Amino acid sequence: MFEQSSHPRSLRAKDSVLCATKELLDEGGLGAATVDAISARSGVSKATIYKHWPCRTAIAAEAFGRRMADSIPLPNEGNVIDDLTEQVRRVSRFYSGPNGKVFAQLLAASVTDEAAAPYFREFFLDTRRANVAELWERALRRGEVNPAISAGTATDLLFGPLIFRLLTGHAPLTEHEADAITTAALHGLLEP
Amino acid sequence: MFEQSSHPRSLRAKDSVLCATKELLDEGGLGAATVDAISARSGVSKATIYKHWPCRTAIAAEAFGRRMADSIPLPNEGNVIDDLTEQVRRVSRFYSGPNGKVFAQLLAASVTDEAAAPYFREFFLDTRRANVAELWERALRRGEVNPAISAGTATDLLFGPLIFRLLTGHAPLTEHEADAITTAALHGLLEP
Amino acid sequence: MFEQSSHPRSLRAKDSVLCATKELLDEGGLGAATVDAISARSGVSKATIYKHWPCRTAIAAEAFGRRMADSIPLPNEGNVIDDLTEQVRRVSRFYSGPNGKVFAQLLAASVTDEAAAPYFREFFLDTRRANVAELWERALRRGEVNPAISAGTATDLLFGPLIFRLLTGHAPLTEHEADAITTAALHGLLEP
Amino acid sequence: MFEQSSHPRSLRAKDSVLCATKELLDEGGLGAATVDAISARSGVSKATIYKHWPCRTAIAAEAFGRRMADSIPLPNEGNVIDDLTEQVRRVSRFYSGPNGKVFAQLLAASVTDEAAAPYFREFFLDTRRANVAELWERALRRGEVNPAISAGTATDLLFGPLIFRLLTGHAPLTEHEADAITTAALHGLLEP
DNA sequence: CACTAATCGAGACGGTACGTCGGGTCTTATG
DNA sequence: CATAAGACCCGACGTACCGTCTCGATTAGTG
Repeated sequence: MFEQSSHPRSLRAKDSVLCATKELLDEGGLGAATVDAISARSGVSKATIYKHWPCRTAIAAEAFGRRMADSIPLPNEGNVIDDLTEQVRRVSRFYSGPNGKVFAQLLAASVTDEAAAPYFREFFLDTRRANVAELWERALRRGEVNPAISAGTATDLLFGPLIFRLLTGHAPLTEHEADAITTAALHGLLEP
Repeated sequence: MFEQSSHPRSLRAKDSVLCATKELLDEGGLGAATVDAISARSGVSKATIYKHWPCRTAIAAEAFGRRMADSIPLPNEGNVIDDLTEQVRRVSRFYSGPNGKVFAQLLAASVTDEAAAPYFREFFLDTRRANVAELWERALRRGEVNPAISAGTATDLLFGPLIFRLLTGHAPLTEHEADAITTAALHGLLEP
Repeated sequence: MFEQSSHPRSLRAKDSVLCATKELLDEGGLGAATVDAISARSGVSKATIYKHWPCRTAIAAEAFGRRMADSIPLPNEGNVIDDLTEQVRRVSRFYSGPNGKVFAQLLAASVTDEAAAPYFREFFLDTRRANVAELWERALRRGEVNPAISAGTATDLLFGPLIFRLLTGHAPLTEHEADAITTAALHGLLEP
Repeated sequence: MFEQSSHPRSLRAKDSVLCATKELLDEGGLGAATVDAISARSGVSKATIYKHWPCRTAIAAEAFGRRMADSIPLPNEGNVIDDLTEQVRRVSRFYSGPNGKVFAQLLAASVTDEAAAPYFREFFLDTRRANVAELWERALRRGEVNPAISAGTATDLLFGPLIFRLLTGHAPLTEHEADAITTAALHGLLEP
């Protein structure tokens, strides 16, 4: 995506950069993933780096995102309640772990860094949203969920609260909290 | 909060700074609210500014937050459905307006800028959350909502999705979307 | 000199300031003798300090100078050669000791700090030059020195080289070097 | 000296900086040669400037020193008395002119600014001292001066007094005074 | 197998903002 | 009424990182 010079040299360079960036992110968060640092560690010059990405944040988004998709496999318990409960738990666990911090920084940076937003969207949101959409479709087919609600709305309702808490830290991201959110989202706020 | 030396000079300086910052935020977003710019426009020296706030973001948070509380008055329609629907609409409208951009930048900056987080929390979250909590209490007393759900969870469920969309821009913040979120949150995702 | 408010409080304040300054100079050179530091240690407010001295350097000059006069007593060996040799040695020793550093900083600061120059002159130069002038008069009366040369010229010839070396550090200030200078100055550069 | 990356860009930047600094020194002394001012006038960024020099004073020393060497040509009258007399006069004239002030500020700054001292030494002292040393050698070969006296001592004896007066302003730097110093230094202080 | 273009590494550079420091002035409340 | 306390303005400091740039060396795939 975004470019495809299939020169072997380009490929090697891109790989080195993403690899080095990932390391730096792991070691010191987004703040440590300076372009100079990335260049130094990867052995790829800044000029070359900027030939492949529009800005620092984009590199970080790609580097970090590549391996995140796999790290949260989609559950398939057979019924929507268990599926969604488990998925929200997994994401919540991811957010409260060491990677959550970096994820938050990345999301925050994408707000400022216009050019990085598409990268962030591609490597984080799209995959994740597609996953949940699939899960949602399954549930729809089984007649378990309200067909008036779109997969998008459902996704935001379930994961928006997690993101919100991750960013501001105004409430914890424990499993218990995750379950409370899922339950409330599934059954609604109103008195039964 | 944080300090109040009640010295008239301090007060004048703080006021000038907050005022100037608000103007700059309105004119050019968080990017324009440089400490140098704030200092220049307010006539308060940088040294003095840094005696009152730990960092640039904190100033912006306070300046922007002071007047936001008023800008979203709490509705009181007599029943929880209308109240929450209206409140989510108002917040959504605020987010999609010119201030939404600045709010997002501020929230994003607070992630990076550790020292600014408490300022952001105080001037944005606490007030807002207290408001919704009040609304929630009212509904609880009227037996309209599920008492097993805390005000905090309810708040996050309703506004988390808005924040999520504001930050990533992956979905619009129209009134229609706001209503879809509110409805889903109120009645739940499951098939009735 | 320079002011004479004989209020007892003024006197106490001046003394405290000079004392504190001397300590700070001894501890960390001129760099440590910040006005704030002086104020803090002496318990005299900055406003009061600036009522007594025109600038930081002036305080330091007075504080440091007060006790220097005594620290280099005038020799009286009975003949000019021994007298001058000994005096140059003493001054040279002073310069190469811990106080020499501070003296150099003070002299340097007086160049920039116009207001401090008279203080420096009074507390350092005048006394010293008067001393040497006295020594020179004695020698003149004994017919030991060239009456065509003024005391001022003689002083500069003997001590200028020391100052020069102290400031630039281009040559050492050992006793041997001091003697070499004195000898050359006394007998002249030309082939006998 | 100190580094010469021979990159053409480096050279251009260094040149611009030195040039701009010289102008600023001429216009307003060392006080006007702010790093910001230098950066603004030269079009070279502060970061780049600090990559070439350790501190402000070092830049000024180099800028000012580069052209000073030429401004005081070495006399060659054929005999040491005339040579030295003339040289002392020239230096004295230089010191009492507009450049003298800047020179004094520079020398003073080098005392405080440890990092600048080598620059000052290189661009001012070394050349000058080498010049006088050459003159001294010539005189030695002609048997005109006392071979027991080193060139260094002679230099300090002749120019130390000038520096001393330049810094403290305790005595004028007229030609008459210059001659008095030279005469005294050449023939010695003692009664013939 | 050399040749010619693209591509690269290295890193200098301009720019912009940062947060800090110290000097000297001014205000307020105290004794 | 002078003082202690300390807030304040000013102006400069040296640093950090961004994204652009120039350079000479390295490399591909053509003739």
